[in-house]
Amino acid sequence: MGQLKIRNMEEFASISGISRPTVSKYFHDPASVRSSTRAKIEAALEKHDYQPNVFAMNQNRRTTKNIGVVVPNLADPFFSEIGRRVELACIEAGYSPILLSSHGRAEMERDNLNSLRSLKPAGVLLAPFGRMSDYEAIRAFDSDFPLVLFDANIKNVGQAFVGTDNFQSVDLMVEYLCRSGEAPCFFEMKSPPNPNANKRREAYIESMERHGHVPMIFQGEGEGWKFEEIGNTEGGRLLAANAFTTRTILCSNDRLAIGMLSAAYGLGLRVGHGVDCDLRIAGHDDHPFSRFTCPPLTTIAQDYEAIANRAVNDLFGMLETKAPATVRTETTFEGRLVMRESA
Amino acid sequence: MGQLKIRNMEEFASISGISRPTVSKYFHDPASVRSSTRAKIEAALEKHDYQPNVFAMNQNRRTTKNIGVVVPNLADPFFSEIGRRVELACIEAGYSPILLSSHGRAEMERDNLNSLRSLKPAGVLLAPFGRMSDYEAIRAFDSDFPLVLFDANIKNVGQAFVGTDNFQSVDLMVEYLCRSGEAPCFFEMKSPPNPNANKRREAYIESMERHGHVPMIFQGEGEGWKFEEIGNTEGGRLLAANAFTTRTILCSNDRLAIGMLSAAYGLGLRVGHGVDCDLRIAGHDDHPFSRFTCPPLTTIAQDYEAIANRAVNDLFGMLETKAPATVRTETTFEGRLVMRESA
DNA sequence: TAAATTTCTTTACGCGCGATAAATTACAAT
DNA sequence: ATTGTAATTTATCGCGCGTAAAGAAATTTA
Repeated sequence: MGQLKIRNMEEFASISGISRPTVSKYFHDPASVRSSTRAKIEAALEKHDYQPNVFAMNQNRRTTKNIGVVVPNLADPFFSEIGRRVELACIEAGYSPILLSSHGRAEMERDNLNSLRSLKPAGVLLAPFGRMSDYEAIRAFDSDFPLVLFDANIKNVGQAFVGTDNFQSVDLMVEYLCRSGEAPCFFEMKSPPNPNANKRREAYIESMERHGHVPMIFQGEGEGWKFEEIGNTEGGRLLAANAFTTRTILCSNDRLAIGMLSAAYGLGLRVGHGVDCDLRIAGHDDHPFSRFTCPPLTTIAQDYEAIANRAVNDLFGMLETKAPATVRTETTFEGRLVMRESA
Repeated sequence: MGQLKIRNMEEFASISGISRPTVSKYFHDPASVRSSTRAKIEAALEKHDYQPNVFAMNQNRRTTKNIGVVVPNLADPFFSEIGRRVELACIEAGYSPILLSSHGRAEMERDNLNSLRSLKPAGVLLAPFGRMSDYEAIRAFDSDFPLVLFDANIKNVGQAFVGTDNFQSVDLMVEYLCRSGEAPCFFEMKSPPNPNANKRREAYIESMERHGHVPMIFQGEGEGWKFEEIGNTEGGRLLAANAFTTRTILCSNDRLAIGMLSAAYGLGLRVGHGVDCDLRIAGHDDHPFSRFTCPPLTTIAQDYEAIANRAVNDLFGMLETKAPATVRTETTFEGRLVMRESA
């Protein structure tokens, strides 16, 4: 490590025997200097652990190495997981990710974007809040910075969108449920905060009709992100009142299903596909806990890794070509059916 | 908002009719300028949305407004929740929190501290990794920056520690379990990553002996943070083998309990305190999902809010007095018994 | 080996703001 | 009105690095 402390790039440059502007160039892009000088710099770097002052660096840089990552709610394991992967992918690529959660509050999404502005990010990966988002703020941000959306799409916003193909995934589940038993009814929130919920409802309707069944939709009251609670109270209410028209229930997402499973347990209903069971419940997302529900939840696994990697690649692709991407791309990955005991 | 764009503080100062150094002072601390000039500045601020360049600001500041918040694993709802509260408390106090997760990897904890170094944080709130932490790195960091630990303690490191009193909380649970039925045995990981696990084991032993019972400890194999899985496979193995010496099991944390509840369900065992039940299972932490397990989990609620607020206050207290805190304080809050159906 | 090309060094300037000292002004208390 | 203090202005410097231009050096090509 270092024997003497290095105060600035000037000092470090003279120690390594290279001029400061060249060293500066090296830190901006190591590949942009001759290999022999790169070796010298890196040799000096080994001995005197110096790293340039981030604030001074970013002050005059046209483009920083900062990447903003904004998710609606880190408390939701889906976003914490995908946020994690995105973060690691950024580090891997030599960027500095800044992970921001909007804590389930739309106004904080706007605040987060504003905070990011002052950090002059090279680009931003945004999982938009959905219905409650401040679209104007997001559009304005889109026109100022390279922006890639993931998880939830907004028409014509961002240079790219990456997510899961809800029509494919929901169809996969509906098909499985029909094939293995009764056609499912659909349970969701009346006013879901996340736009994917709308996609999934449409997908359910489409899929049911294609399979020759009549779609049946049940909606629970409640606002916000307390899915488990809504699944528990509203879903439980419907179960107790025997209101569902079938004994197979497809929930809009796993968290609703988890709440409903708990309600079913409380009502003494046996959930599962066995002959002795009272009803089947399925979810969507392969929430980390869905393996440990009672019974384990049959669901659709989203390809977290593929989504995260693709979103990062889409962003970095346009960063490196410097071209503002003439065409907006939309990439969706297929969901995978995860069969467990609940359906 | 703004009609013309303001490039720098100089421009903004002349628009607001105040000199630049005074404006600078205002941004450093609004209360440090006369109310009449503060009014002028804020009036101008309303009309011309200007905000100082963060990079230029932090370059020469002795102390920035950055607060590092490092947690071992954001995927764990406990840390995502407490991280959220800490974050909000920092914003409230006019600081810029930077939330970093070590993603369950000890080496990343060290990396995170290193990243923070270059951001010259005014202070850092650290929930240390525990056993695997790089103690040297943390100590070195401690001597360079104001540091407050939370959740997990390290002897003589940091200016303060804030957490839950495991001895009180575990005793509360043991007392309840003994009072309401059979004395509990204790289930935990053989080599737990988190130091609180050790505290809880000790607390269990102490409490059992005080109540005149013989402590019985069962340990599951497995490394890392996959608590549910370990609770499920290892706990399930012990349940299937009828290895537990009592029918009341206190798990070291909720996530182990959640896994074990799933295993019990799979084995057809009825969990709960009813007369028709086969065993009782209790946890610790009041994990957000413990309300929705089957049956809902009896557990200990940690006072997230109090811990987060106290940690933030302890840190800001020493920041504002500028004194490096002559005495190191340790604050623990009491856990609260949350009685549900599982025990 | 000379010429063409790339890479590096030198020099110089600017970024936006923090910090400070000295001079000036505003305000509150006599 | 006088005094004393606190706040503000003016002026100037420095932070650490980005960036640009011009010439020198190293490397590649002819």
